[in-house]
Amino acid sequence: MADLEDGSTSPAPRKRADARRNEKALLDAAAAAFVTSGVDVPVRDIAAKAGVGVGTIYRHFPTRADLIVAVYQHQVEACVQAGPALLASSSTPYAALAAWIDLFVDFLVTKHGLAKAMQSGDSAYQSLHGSFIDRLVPVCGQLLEAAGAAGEIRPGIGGFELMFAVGNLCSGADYGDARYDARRMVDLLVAGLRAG
Amino acid sequence: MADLEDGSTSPAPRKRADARRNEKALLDAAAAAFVTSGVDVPVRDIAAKAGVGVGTIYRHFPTRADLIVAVYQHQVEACVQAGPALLASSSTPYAALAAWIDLFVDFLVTKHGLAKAMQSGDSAYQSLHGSFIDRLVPVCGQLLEAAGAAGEIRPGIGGFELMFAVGNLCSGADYGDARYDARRMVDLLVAGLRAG
DNA sequence: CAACATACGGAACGATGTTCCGCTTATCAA
DNA sequence: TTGATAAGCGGAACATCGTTCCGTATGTTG
Repeated sequence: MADLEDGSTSPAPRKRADARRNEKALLDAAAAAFVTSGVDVPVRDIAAKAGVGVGTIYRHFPTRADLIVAVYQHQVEACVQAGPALLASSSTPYAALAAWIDLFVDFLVTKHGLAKAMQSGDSAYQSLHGSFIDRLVPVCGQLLEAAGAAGEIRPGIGGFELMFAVGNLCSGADYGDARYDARRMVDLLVAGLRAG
Repeated sequence: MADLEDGSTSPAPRKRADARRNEKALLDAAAAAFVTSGVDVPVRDIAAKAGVGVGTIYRHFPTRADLIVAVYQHQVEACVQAGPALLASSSTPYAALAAWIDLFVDFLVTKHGLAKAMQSGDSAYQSLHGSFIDRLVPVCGQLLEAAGAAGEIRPGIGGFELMFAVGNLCSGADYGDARYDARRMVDLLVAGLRAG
């Protein structure tokens, strides 16, 4: 919420230049490391890649979740905004819901281990829920509600559990077992949503 | 396959008495520890509870998966045998499939962390696949095939991916979030299986 | 009972997360 | 420009956990 650099009401104490530089370096290094080694990449590796000490990571991003949130912030935001857009442009609310879930699956399957982290329930990933889940759930809920109002789906399914389920289905998709296609299983789930 | 104590063809060298005693103690301790702390309980804790050294665990159960397999062997076997039984006693193959999946969910949700381990893909859990997955997949496949032959479900879904998906849906059920009911999501998935 | 192989215990090692503190350096007022 | 101050930094140090290894203890057998 706060922490934006507008010096409106708060004292807005600008951070030191090297601190900002390191934060940026950390973000870049983490983004690269996440791609190559997944979001569970050892802290030391990220620190080394960024050319800083491990202490510096913990100062800027107290938990791993904080770092993940910072790295993927923009993509989550894009997903959030795609919700209403799809609802407006699709032929039916159910179609919009299906398309949006597809977008979410796109996001998840390209970030190795992210889905797992999101469902882990580990208290260390609290801020992940705060910034990702809690942000996306309302969007999903809105799509769900619209489809429900149109009589296209069975009632009683909430945004949280649908997102959670989709996340779970994508959790095991990282291990390259050709017999498992996360997207197809998500399709099955979404098909099951239909009233009939 | 082998390792049964019939001295038929193999030399059948009986194990030392203390070795058998320790194996039993380990199994009991692990079963108890799995219930209270999940299947990820530290090796040292199990060793301590069984009153043995850590080396003894690794001698009897080289990987954690071996221990898990040994502890849950019977329950998996019961699940395997329930497949044909349900197929014979249910009104339709689809009903049998749904009931069997329900049984499988029962098994998973009561073993904290087991579902996660099963989907982890970690090579350390190789023997879990060998003894659990590979055992259950054919049963699931048989039910799937029967329902398919009866025209009750859409084609193209394999036993492995259905089981894997169900396992995934149950993976995140351990964290007591009241908003997520794994069984309901599995129901949704199974409903999505219907041809329409 | 003695000799031997089996099995045991737990110290030791490596990987990883996390904390802590002495040192460095950016910032700013004089 | 320069000196004081505090924000920020690096990485050693500690804790946890999985895994290995080997000297020792003990069941088994002749």
